[in-house]
Amino acid sequence: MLDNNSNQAAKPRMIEALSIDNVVLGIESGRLMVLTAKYNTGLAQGLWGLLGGWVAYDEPIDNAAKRILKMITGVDDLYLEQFRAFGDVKRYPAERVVTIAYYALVRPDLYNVIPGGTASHVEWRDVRNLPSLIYDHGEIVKALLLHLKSKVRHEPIGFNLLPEKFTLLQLQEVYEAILDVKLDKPNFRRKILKMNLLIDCNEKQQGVMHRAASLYRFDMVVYQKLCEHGFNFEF
Amino acid sequence: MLDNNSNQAAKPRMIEALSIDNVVLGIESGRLMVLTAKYNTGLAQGLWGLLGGWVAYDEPIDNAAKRILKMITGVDDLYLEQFRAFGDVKRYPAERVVTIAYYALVRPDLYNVIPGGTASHVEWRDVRNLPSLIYDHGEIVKALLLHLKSKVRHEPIGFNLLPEKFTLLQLQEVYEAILDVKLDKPNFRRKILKMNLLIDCNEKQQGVMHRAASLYRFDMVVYQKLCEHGFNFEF
DNA sequence: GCAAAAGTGTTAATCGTACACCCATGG
DNA sequence: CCATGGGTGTACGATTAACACTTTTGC
Repeated sequence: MLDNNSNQAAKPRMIEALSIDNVVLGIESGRLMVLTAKYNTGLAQGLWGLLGGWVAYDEPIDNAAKRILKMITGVDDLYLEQFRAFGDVKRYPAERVVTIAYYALVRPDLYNVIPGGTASHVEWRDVRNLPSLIYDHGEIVKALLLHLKSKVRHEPIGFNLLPEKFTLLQLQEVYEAILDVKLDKPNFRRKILKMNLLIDCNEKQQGVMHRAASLYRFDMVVYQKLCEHGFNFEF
Repeated sequence: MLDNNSNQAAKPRMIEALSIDNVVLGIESGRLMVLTAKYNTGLAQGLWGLLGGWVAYDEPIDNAAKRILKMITGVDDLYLEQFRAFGDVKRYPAERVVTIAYYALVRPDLYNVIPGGTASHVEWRDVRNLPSLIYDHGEIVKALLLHLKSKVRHEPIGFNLLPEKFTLLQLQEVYEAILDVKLDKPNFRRKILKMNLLIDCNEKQQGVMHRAASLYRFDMVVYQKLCEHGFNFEF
């Protein structure tokens, strides 16, 4: 994915048959956005793609994904999960490279990413209107969106796309963005509140030009308990 | 995973940082079983593990999984899907190897597997009572079982574990084996029939010492249509 | 007749859905 | 007083869950 002939000292040994590609997702004014990077080195120089890099020889793959993400964006400590491996023979032009795709869900307060490492620029793009990306990265995004649609119905991952305190409408918009549907407001409110996954912060929204909404936060403790019994999360 | 110094002619080039491990699952008298192999070569010689092997340099990973499965068991043409990659640094003792786990669901008529390739024996084991397996294979099975529990609720993969024609009780037993719960028979019948995924074969079970049950088969066409709308499959 | 599984019926409680409607606030 | 979103009520059909019950068959 990236240049492997730079002149750094003590360059770590990389597994060059194996890369990581991170799909970083966020919500911006109700639209699901993906972070793309413009590479300044290697085969993809000057082109846009996902946030990728090689796995080091002595590094767990989960760590590799985190390291690459931090290197390119400066951002750390976010929801990061493996999606799956992509291993068509010709997906990478120069040689045989299998990549493991990860996805990250980003809260808006971490939106200000600073390009670094092998990326000269990073840019948020609307996932429903993506330009063409290097290699099979377009395919990876498409497959991930399908996966997310299903996953968001069974696990409350949507919360990772919001600030710690959020309104019910914001949460609804996250679900609408991921599922690409319109939901009924009263029914959404009731359903989500009945799950007991939200804690009322007893605070109101500030600086809006209409009635201020209540702020809620996600109750991780209740969630863990529900998980052990395998619960449902349908909309 | 396997010996890479055999004296075959024209040995293909392998990516030795990357292996495949197949978890082959079947139902036997209502219990979920997994196929294990005893290796006759390589690091794992004499030990039991999943059905693994290396990815060839010019081979898509899905094909590698299929090829390895066929080599070890002689069995072809079954439901085979990628699970996910496992990449801890020390999961494989001799060197750094990332493995991509696949899982196969096997119909009972394909149970008679013949050990081949790098396996001297293969044996079905109860997944709820597994002996210890090489490397991280025990962990892979455990993680997959959790994944399957969730997957079976949203996609009708259970059918892949049954012969083409099956009774409703057999189907129920598949769900009970995967979910590890007891289900109510009348309610299960109604629910599954209402989905319209079953075609009545207008045939009865043979040779049972009680009232013979109707045989059904899975309607792939209706299923495909439902998939496009993203449907539910809860129990 | 008995056992074992097939298959049907019934009920109460819950849930999903589609709305109509009122409330609070800033401009 | 209007626009905007916050928030509640309601009513109907569909779904679920629990359980009693009848049917068929081989022994």
